[in-house]
Amino acid sequence: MNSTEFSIGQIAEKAGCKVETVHYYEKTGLMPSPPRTAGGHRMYSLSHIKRLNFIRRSRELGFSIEQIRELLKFLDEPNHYCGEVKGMAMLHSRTIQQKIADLERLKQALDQMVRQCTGGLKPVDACPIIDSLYVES
Amino acid sequence: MNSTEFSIGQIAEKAGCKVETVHYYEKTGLMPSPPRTAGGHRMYSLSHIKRLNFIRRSRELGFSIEQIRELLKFLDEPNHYCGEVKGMAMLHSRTIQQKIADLERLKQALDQMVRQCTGGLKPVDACPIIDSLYVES
DNA sequence: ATAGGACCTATAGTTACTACAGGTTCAAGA
DNA sequence: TCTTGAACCTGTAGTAACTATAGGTCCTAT
Repeated sequence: MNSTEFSIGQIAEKAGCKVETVHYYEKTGLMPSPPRTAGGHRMYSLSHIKRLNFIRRSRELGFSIEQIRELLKFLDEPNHYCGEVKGMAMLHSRTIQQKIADLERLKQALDQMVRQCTGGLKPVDACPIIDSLYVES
Repeated sequence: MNSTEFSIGQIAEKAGCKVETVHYYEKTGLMPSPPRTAGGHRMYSLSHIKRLNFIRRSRELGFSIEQIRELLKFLDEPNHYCGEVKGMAMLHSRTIQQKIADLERLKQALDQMVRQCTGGLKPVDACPIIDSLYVES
């Protein structure tokens, strides 16, 4: 009847991940345990593919597994509102912004050290980069 | 003779890390096995503190343990040149720049989704954020 | 019937620590 | 000198999100 059945390898390929990743999502409860063939192979339907895509896209946006577990509740449970979703997305956006700021600060420190260093065949004990790393206190 | 000896707790505090972290650096070979007291407690000197600070500062700049292992060679082995150090630093800087760019791309995608969503008490099946995550293919 | 690719489970490895558990040593006060 | 409690010791397990391997079974095409 249901002609739209897929193996784990097929859905993994469609979602652009590995078979082991799908196993992992099942073990951690993001993906359900699907029905099996007589021999024990997993059988997936289109709704599974949609769910796996949801997870992968969310991961690509940098959401953690736990955050995705929350996001999936919006799909699985009734009585959730758009505002909740938007709140999570905005919070995540701020977290990313913070990471960007941290990395930029760090890069500036590094680049300043690089600018002070002429490179070349000077021995390292005269290297301003090593110098600024290798001091007491 | 050597009046400048420190316990592991003291050097950890000076470097702003935990005792367990120093254990870890010793186990992975970044820090040497120091001499011990009769009872087996580790005894450190000023040069150990300098080395630990070097490691911590490098970590704060985002260098990995393996990269720091390379950087430490510049201190431990003769015949290294400033240019090598500068090369590593520049390479690392480019890696950080790439991460920043990735995060910025990601944040823009997220922010665009957020802008399309009015939030509030709309049910999630009408939420543009969920919509753009929960689709086939 | 058979071959080989895809699948199965379970476990260990990755990074850079952190957090125990269960025991020993050290230093300061009584 | 004795005691007490903080700091130390070793070894192991846990964290995040997979990835990789081992050793076996199933499916499908020839």
